[in-house]
Amino acid sequence: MGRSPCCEKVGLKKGPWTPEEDQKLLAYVEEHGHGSWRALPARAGLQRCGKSCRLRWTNYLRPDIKRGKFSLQEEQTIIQLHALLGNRWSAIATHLPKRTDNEIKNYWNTHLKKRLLKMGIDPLTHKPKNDTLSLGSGQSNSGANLSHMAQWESARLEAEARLVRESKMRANSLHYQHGLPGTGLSSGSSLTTTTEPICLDVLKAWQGAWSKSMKSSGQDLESPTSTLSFLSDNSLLIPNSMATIDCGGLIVKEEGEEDIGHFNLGPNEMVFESPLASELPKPEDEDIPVTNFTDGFTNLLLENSDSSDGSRDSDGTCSEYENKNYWNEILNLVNCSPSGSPVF
DNA sequence: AAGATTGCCAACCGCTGCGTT
DNA sequence: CAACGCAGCGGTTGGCAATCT
Repeated sequence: MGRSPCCEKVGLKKGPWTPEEDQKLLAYVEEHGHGSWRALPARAGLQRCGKSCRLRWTNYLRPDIKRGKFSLQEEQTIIQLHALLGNRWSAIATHLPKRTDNEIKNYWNTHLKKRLLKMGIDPLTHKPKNDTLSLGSGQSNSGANLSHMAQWESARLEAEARLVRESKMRANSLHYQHGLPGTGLSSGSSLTTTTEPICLDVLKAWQGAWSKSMKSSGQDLESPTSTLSFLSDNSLLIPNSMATIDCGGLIVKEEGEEDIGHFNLGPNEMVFESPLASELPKPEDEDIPVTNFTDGFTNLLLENSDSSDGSRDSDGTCSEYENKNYWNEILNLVNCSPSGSPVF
């Protein structure tokens, strides 16, 4: 397709923005909205291409941007989401209010990636660079596990985006169900398409089902056998007899027992229906220990980062002990076997 | 003190996907 | 259904500041 490189027009300025240009852009957008970015520079009296204006606005001038140091919580979120989504910065940014994708990308590349590398972990795969220690063992699939989780979450995000698009088109005629903020899970256990970030809501649903199962069986949530597994039939097994989430039909059921419930991908929403709905823990129930593999994952990273300058081995490298602990912990939290990837 | 190196981040480039014609 | 225009995305670069030698 005939792409027209917008910035190559003669006379258009490039490079750093001056305060005067910022002021013009800010004033124009505040008064008129951006409308068509292509038409904006001429209307605002700027010698820039529309694309440049859009970037300046979205990455710098927008009033709802938070600048400065990333908090621990933000770091955790970035690492968790990167493990799930990879370099999908815009998707990650939607779950970090007031941060831009560009800022997150820069922060990842300049800080977090290096931190992982220092720990001997491949920032692309979130696997140890020396992956031989897990080969041949019964817990050899952590990378594949995360990859599966990523595929699953990725597919879910795509479905979510599609649903949002469709929902927007029907916005005038639809009655929305509103889920719990940030979770997508309503008290009636429906996963809804809201404009709120509903990151990891499926994971939370898993965690919910998992917690419920653990509770009912009286098992210790910290048990090293408390793991999740992808099964060869495209199901997700929540172990110790717990639940199976069929990734094709998204059926959640007790292994060999009654159904916990199932996800229905309707035209306007993703609904989790469950005969046990009233028993499923709500994410805000603080007394229910929702053990979270991503939290465990990230906390370990962050704990390691705290000592990244002082507690290395004498040769300055990350100790094998730390890496083993780190991965054993992850493998305790997540244990999936490779199988087909989920499809929405 | 000065040149070299490294780190950081704003901005750019080019590709992709979507909506419109 | 193809062509086109546009906005958004992720990768990369350029320039400045800080640090090192």
